Amino acid sequence: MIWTQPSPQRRRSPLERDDIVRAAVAVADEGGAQALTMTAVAKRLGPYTPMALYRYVLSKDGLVDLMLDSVTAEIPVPDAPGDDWRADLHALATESWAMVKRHLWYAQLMPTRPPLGPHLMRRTEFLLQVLVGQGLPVGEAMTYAALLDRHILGSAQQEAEELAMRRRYGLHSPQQLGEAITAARALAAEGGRHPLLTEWMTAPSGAGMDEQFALSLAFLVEGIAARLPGRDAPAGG
Amino acid sequence: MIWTQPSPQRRRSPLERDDIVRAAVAVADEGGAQALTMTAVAKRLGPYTPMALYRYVLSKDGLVDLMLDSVTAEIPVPDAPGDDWRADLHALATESWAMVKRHLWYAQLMPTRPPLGPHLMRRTEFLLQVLVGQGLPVGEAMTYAALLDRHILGSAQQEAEELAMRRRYGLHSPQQLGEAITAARALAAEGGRHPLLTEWMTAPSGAGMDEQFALSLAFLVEGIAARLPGRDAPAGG
DNA sequence: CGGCTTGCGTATATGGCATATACCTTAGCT
DNA sequence: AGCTAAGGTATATGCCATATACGCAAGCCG
Repeated sequence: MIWTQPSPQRRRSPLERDDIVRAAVAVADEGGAQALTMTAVAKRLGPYTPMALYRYVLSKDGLVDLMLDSVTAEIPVPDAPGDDWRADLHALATESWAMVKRHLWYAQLMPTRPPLGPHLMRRTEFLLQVLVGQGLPVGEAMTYAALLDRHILGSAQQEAEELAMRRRYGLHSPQQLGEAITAARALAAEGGRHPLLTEWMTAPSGAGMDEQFALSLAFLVEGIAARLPGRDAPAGG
Repeated sequence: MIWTQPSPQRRRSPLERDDIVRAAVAVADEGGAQALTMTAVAKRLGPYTPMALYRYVLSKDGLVDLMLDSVTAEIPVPDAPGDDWRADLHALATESWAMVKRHLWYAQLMPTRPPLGPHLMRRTEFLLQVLVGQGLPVGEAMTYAALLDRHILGSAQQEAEELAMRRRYGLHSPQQLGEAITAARALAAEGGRHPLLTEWMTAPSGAGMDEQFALSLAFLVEGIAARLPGRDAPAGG
């Protein structure tokens, strides 16, 4: 009788897939995608060698897949669309943006892997539900969903890029950063070409990234609204 | 930074910076960003070693900067905005899209480098001119310009991704590709979750990428139009 | 208790990468 | 003719992912 046997009591396994993924996420959070090496992850877990991880994650790509899905799970996805489809889109996009800001490597690694993680699929399904619920065919819904995601990932990429640039050139002190900006501006201003660009670089737009994100998002949702079936003229405004 | 370095041209030089950039672009066009190695570029130029290139391009990053600017130059940019700002935006975006489709690595490499190439700056300046010409402050103009570029680069990234995936998994035959799609769909359909996603994967949206691009572009331009000063509100100027 | 199996982590090696450094070679000026 | 400097190469370093082989220990069987 199995009931009398002690539980399978799988061998004491010090490493677990979850531990590895957590450590990898921490490494990438701190150092960006280019700091994510098997060696770095192994070291963070303790006195391990890089090869120890391969028992659990098959390959680095496998690890990346797990990482992406793991942080995608941080985005709260309702069971079903609510009454207000705009609010649904807005909430999902905003939550996604918040997650992506916590894990800036997401924008760098996401486009390198097939989007097949279970949590990502759940999220996509929800987006489609919201849009199809407004009368759109699936294909069109997917187009708009992709548009929203491009905006989120693109914004994240922009932030990640700035961070990476600061890291890459060792622009840690405000003084060094200032010098680099001055140099870039000088390049732009050379010969009096690019007056508008120079103006912007001298005083980059007052709106912060969050504000810009919210603005552009509202903007996209408006655009989608104008295209929903049942509207007369999409160009009307 | 590469932009401040003169192109070495003392002697009648067998190698030229331009030759190297052209070869690098050809390598990346054929094999994608991950095929772009100094060794590959050197070999394409003839019986050279990778180190030979360093006399001309300082580093691989420098080479990438030059490549990005070189293909950016393929985008025709008018001297000044025309009468129809929508047409200006539309034309620039469409030309950019055409260029990026010729060089799919652009979307992968562009976000890794500071956007300071001369041709890119010219293009940005033009975009700003068009939008500022419609009464927008520079900061807002930059926000919308970034939105358009995110759309272009995001679309390119999507195409590049598919290509890379096909390359990575050796899905060269239609049969293998079909099997992979079936497997992905099975993953999505598991347990009857994701009915909409499954539907889409069974028959991906009728519209091709070009069509989707044009649709989303029109969509963004409409959105910008609705936000121009003096449109909605009687106030403004 | 003793031997076998099995799975965990390690050691080592391979091949690719960017690139610093030192070197040889040759063009072209004086 | 000889000097100089630039072009290209050879070599080495230090990362990287990862295939392969191995040592070790924990649990199972008898």
